[in-house]
Amino acid sequence: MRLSRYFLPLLKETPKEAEIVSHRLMLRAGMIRQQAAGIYSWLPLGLRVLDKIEAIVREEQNRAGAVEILMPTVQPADLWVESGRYNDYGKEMLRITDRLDRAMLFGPTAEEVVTDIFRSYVRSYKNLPLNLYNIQWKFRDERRPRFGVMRGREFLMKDAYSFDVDQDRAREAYYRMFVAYLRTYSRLGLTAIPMRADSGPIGGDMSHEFIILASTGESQVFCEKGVLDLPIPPADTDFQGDLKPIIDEWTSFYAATEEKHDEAAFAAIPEADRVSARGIEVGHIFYFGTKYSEPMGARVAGPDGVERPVHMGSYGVGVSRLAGALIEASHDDAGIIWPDAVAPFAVGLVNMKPGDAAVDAACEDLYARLEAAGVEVLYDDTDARAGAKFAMMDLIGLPWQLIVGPRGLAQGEVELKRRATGERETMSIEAALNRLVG
RNA sequence: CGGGGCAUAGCGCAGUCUGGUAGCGCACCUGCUUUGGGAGCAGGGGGUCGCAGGUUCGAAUCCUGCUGCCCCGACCA
Repeated sequence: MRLSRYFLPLLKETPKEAEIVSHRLMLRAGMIRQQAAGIYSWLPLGLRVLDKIEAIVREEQNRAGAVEILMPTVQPADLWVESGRYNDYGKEMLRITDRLDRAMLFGPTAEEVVTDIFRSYVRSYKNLPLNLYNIQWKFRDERRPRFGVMRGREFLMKDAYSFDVDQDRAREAYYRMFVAYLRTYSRLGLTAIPMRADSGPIGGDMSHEFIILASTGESQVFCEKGVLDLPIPPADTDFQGDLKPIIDEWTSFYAATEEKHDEAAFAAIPEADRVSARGIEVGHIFYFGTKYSEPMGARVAGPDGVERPVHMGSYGVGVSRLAGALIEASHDDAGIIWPDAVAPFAVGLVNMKPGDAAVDAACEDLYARLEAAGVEVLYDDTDARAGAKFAMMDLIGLPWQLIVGPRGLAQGEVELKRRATGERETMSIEAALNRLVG
């Protein structure tokens, strides 16, 4: 993408409403535009990041055997009356009436809809296990939206729902999502720690929150050092096999949010192994049994021919929140530092002297060859000054900056800068290409 | 939902106390100079001062009501 033809509205000064660093940087880097409290438009750079996060979440859901569907944002209220949640949910639910005065709502979650889909088609244990997920916008009319996309009212969530014949099978489904989540956050470049959680109003007894460590996180978390170094299950993990040893290993360490913190248990850990840090919740998994299947009549026949309510679990990832959380976890005074996996572009190609025939030619050549090799490049072909270009590249945080100027080019050389470390290296054009394509 | 704060040009702000023809910086447009870490000079465009009432000869400024947004606390992907 040529910067001169892109839409990247950067802000030099921070809008006063933005208090935390991810919100400030997302606004300054032209990623989002606030439309109302907790409601945002995603601008090109932000959308690219959102799409990358979504793609990784999707790949790992698929790998774990979940099947993607897409449920509506607007749901009929009837289903919620059936489940018994219509009155319980309160003002957080955005209630809407259509032209015929039918009660509708903007979905804050989709247990009711997915249970309705399930009960309409599945009758036998032979069709289980089943895990249906979707990545869809949700709306929760929070009392207090804040922190930009970290707690918006409208947010993009991956929500998966598992269906099993009994609790033991449901536990296996839960384990599959547990492992999928470990892989997902790791691929995003984050250290996420599963912490035992309250199952809350949704009910059930198996529940973990996935918390990433970030110095600017919302809540205080406590864990045992060893959990940070546990190996992430590999891509070829057998999701049909026994995952219990992996879960046992991860849950053998102490890990708790402030609410669940047990000072005595924590004190029993050797002092050198205690970690007390800030954290951001980026995922939550639950097993809730027959909480919805029972009232909504989602039953399957077992091998004995007897129909029983299906056992369910739900598994959420805050996709849009992750965009903010990634920045909270990775930035410096100059701006964002994107992990390679979610960077909106891999390389920022900086033309130091547009109009100079040799520099233009070298940049065009590099741009074409990188694009041909499938490397995503943001080519700064504008005639802004050097300082402004560098500042912009640092702000938007692309992993690599490839700097081409007349000075180096005279020696046949370009400069490659790694955003995360600030290291700059001068090398030949071919060497730079090899580095970026390899 | 309780407590606090803010609303004046795209962004950041001054002006409000003490009423008198709306200003600064950045950004934007034109020209010249500059050109490896957010350039300089000169010229220019852009605002029903959040909305609605009221007081007054006159309201960004005073009064009343409303709306929007932010921050702190209890809840959440």
